[in-house]
Amino acid sequence: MNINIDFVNKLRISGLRPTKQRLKICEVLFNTEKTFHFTVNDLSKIISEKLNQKISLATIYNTVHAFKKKGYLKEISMNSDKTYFDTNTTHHHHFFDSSTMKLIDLSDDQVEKIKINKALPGKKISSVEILVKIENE
Amino acid sequence: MNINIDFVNKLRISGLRPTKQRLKICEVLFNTEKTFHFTVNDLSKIISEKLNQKISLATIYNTVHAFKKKGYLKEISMNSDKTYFDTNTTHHHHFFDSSTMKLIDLSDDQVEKIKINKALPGKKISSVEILVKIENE
DNA sequence: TACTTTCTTTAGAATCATTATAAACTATAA
DNA sequence: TTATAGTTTATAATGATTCTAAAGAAAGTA
Ligand SMILES: [Mn+2]
Ligand SMILES: [Mn+2]
Ligand SMILES: [Zn+2]
Ligand SMILES: [Zn+2]
Repeated sequence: MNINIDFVNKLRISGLRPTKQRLKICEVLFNTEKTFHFTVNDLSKIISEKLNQKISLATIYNTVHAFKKKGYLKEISMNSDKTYFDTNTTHHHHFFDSSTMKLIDLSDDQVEKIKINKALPGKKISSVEILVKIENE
Repeated sequence: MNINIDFVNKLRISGLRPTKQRLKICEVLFNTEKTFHFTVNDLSKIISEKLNQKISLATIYNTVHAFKKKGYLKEISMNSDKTYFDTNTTHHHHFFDSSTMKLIDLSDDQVEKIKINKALPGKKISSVEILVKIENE
């Protein structure tokens, strides 16, 4: 199949060998219509329970971190004990639903330009992210 | 001293017994001109190293969480392995300096009104916080 | 193809922050 | 003073993440 060739290329270009573990993880993460948010535990469960495959947890961690380093994943800034990753690597913001513990994208153009009236000498801004916490009405 | 009486009252009002451990922690956290950010580890070190006092780590955790619950501390939404607390409990935003791993307040009035053009049915917003990551120029 | 090198995966151990346990201690009220 | 509920503490347990080191697989070379 073609999908796989794409992933093989993607990995090769990144200097990562296209192992079957990495290809499987690519399929789960990137062979979808929509982007999504996940924890390492989520990903591990999808692989073992839904796909009945066995990839060691160490490899899942290694791969997720490698993909993050290459810019194929983003780690999301929030607290709630859990660490979330995002397959949407464009600049965007988030809702965090405290009721469901789920993240929801808030695209950059759904937020009016953020203007910050405070400068810190010798420092430059590397990112500006909004976290909107929501709960049931 | 008067300071202590204030803290005794503060604790009593909150339904927390004014133990010497809690009073000591109050002094460290609230008997300062400026508000500040800290980790449990920071607080623990201030108590043991600067003040040469011995309060068990469990008590420090218990107290910090009790104070948070009472609204005397805020836990800050960010990732960076560390969990930060804030003695500034007013609504405000943060800079996070990746070079120093320190948080810097960004007051609400230093940010122009954030307008979000996305509503989620059945949900209400409980907070909106901005995290501005900065680094050396 | 055969051989070599480098990278990758893996099980299991180690780490580290945080939380739980349960016994000793202490503030408070009767 | 005594009883009660709340608090502190040492210590163990937990759970997410990282480390280790050996076995396995991909890539490069001839
Ligand atoms: Mn990480
Ligand atoms: Mn906490
Ligand atoms: Zn997202
Ligand atoms: Zn702050």
